[in-house]
Amino acid sequence: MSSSALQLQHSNYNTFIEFENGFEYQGERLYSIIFERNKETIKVNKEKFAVRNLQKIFNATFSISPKIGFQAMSLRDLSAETGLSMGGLYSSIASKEAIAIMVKDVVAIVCDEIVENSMAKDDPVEALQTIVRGYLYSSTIMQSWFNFLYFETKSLPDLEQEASKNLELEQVTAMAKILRNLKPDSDLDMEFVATMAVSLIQERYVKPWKHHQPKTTVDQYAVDCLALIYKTIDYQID
Amino acid sequence: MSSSALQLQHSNYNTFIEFENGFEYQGERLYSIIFERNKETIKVNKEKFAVRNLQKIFNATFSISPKIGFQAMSLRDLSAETGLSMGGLYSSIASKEAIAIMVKDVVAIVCDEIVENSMAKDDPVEALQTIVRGYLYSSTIMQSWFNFLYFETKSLPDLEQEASKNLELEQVTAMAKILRNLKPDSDLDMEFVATMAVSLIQERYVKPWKHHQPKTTVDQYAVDCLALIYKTIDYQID
DNA sequence: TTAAAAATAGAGCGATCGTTCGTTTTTTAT
DNA sequence: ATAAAAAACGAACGATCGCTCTATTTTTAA
Repeated sequence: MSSSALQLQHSNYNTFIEFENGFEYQGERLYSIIFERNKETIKVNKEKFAVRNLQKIFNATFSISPKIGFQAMSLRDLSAETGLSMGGLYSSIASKEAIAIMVKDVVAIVCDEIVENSMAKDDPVEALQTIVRGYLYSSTIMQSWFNFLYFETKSLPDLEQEASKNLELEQVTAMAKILRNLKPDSDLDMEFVATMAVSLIQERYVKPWKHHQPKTTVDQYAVDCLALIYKTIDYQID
Repeated sequence: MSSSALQLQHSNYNTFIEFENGFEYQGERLYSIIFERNKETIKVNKEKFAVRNLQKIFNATFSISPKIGFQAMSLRDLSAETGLSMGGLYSSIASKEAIAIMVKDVVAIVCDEIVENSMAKDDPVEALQTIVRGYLYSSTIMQSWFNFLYFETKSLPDLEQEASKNLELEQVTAMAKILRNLKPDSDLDMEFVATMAVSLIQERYVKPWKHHQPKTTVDQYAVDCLALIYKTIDYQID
C-alpha cells in the first residue's frame, strides 16, 4: 500500500503544530472517511449531504453526551441540537448505537496508526517520541472522540467493547517493548512504567476540566511526559 | 469529635491486610451507615430490612452497571438481580438517581477521611505513605464504588457532579502539598507529579480488566507507586 | 394466638424511548 | 422549466422506562 509511504512523511514531528498539519483525521476529510466506511448502512447517497449531516451529528453528540451520557441522550435531543428531523437523522445513521460504533472505528484507526508509525522506527528514542507525541497530539485534536470512547465503551456491543479495551492494551504493550529496547538490561517492570505513561497521556482527554490551559502547552506536556519516562527508567538524554 | 481520635488509631498502616482490618466502610457496617444517612427518604423503618435490601441493591447495581452502564440498567433489571419487586426496591430507595447519589456520598466520606488522615501527619514521608496507601487500599476494598463514581458521574445531578470532580482535585492538591514539603527547594511541578500519582492509583479501580492479578499484590503496587514518586522528585529514601 | 403494623408484591400509569414510513421539500438532470 | 430522484420531515408505533398504589404477605408485639 502507498498509505504507509504516505504515513512515513507525516510520522516525523516534534511539535503539535507540525503534527496537526500532517494529521488527516479532521475537518471534512474525517467525515468523508466515515461516510466511505459506512456507505452500506447510510441511506443518503451523495457524499456532500452525508458529510454535512455526519458532521452535525457527531458535533451534537460530543456536545450533549459529555454532560448527561450517551444513553441519556435521546434522538430528540440530537434532533434539536443538529437541526435535523428524526427522519433526517436516520438517513445518515443506521441506529443510535451506530454512532458509538463509528466513534470506536475512527479512534481505532488513529490508534493503530500511532502504534504503526512508532514501530516503524528503528531507534528506540525516536520510537518513544513518536508514540508519546502521536498519542498525545492525536487525542488532543480528537479530544471529543477519545473521551467519548473512554467513557462510553459500555454503550458498545460486546465485540466492540473488547476491541476498545484492546486498543489500550496495544498502546501499553508497544510502549513497554520500546522501553525494553531503550534499557535492555534494566530489571524495572516496563509494563508498569508504560501503564503510568499511558495513564498520564490519557489524563488530558479524560479530564479536560482539569487541564483548561491554552492549547499550546500540549507541547510542554509532551516534554514533561517524556522527561518523566526517561527519569523513571534512568535513561540519560544526550 | 471522638471520631478523629478513632481514626488516628486506624491511620497507621503499612500493609493492605492491616488497613483492611481497621477499615469500617465494609460489610453490614457500611449499609448501616448508608441507612442512617438516608432515613428520611427510605420508607423501610427497621434497619434489619433496610440493610438487607440496600446490600442487595448495591451488589446488583455493581453487577449490572459496569457491563451496560447505569442509565441502561432498568429498575426491572435491578428487580430481577436483587430478587426484590418494584415495590420492594422503592421501599428502600427514593429513586433510581438516589442510588448514584448514595454511591457518591459514601466515596466522598472515604476520600475525605483519607486526606484528613494524611494531613494529620507532621512528617511528610508519613503523610505521603498515608495518602497513597489510604487511597489505594480504600479503592481496592471499595473497587465497585470508586469505579462506579468514576464512570457514572454523568448520571448525577449537576451539584453532585461538581462535588465528585472536587474529590479528585482535593486528592491532587493534598498530594502536591505533601510533595512540596518533602522537597521545598525543588522547582519541579508538584501538581504534575501528583496528577501522575493519582492517575496511577486510579488505574487499578478504573481498569480492573487490566489488573487481574491476586489481591495480595496491591501491596507491591503501593511500593511501586511510592518508589516512582520518590524517584520522580529525586527523594533519597533512608 | 391474634390483631395491628410493617414490608413486599406486581399490575398499571403516563411519559418517553428508538425507530419507521408515508408525505413533502429540495436537488438533480434534462 | 420540468420531471424524476434524492433527501428531509414529523406524526405515529410498539416497547419500555421510572414510578405509584392497592392488595397481600410477613413481621412484630401483646
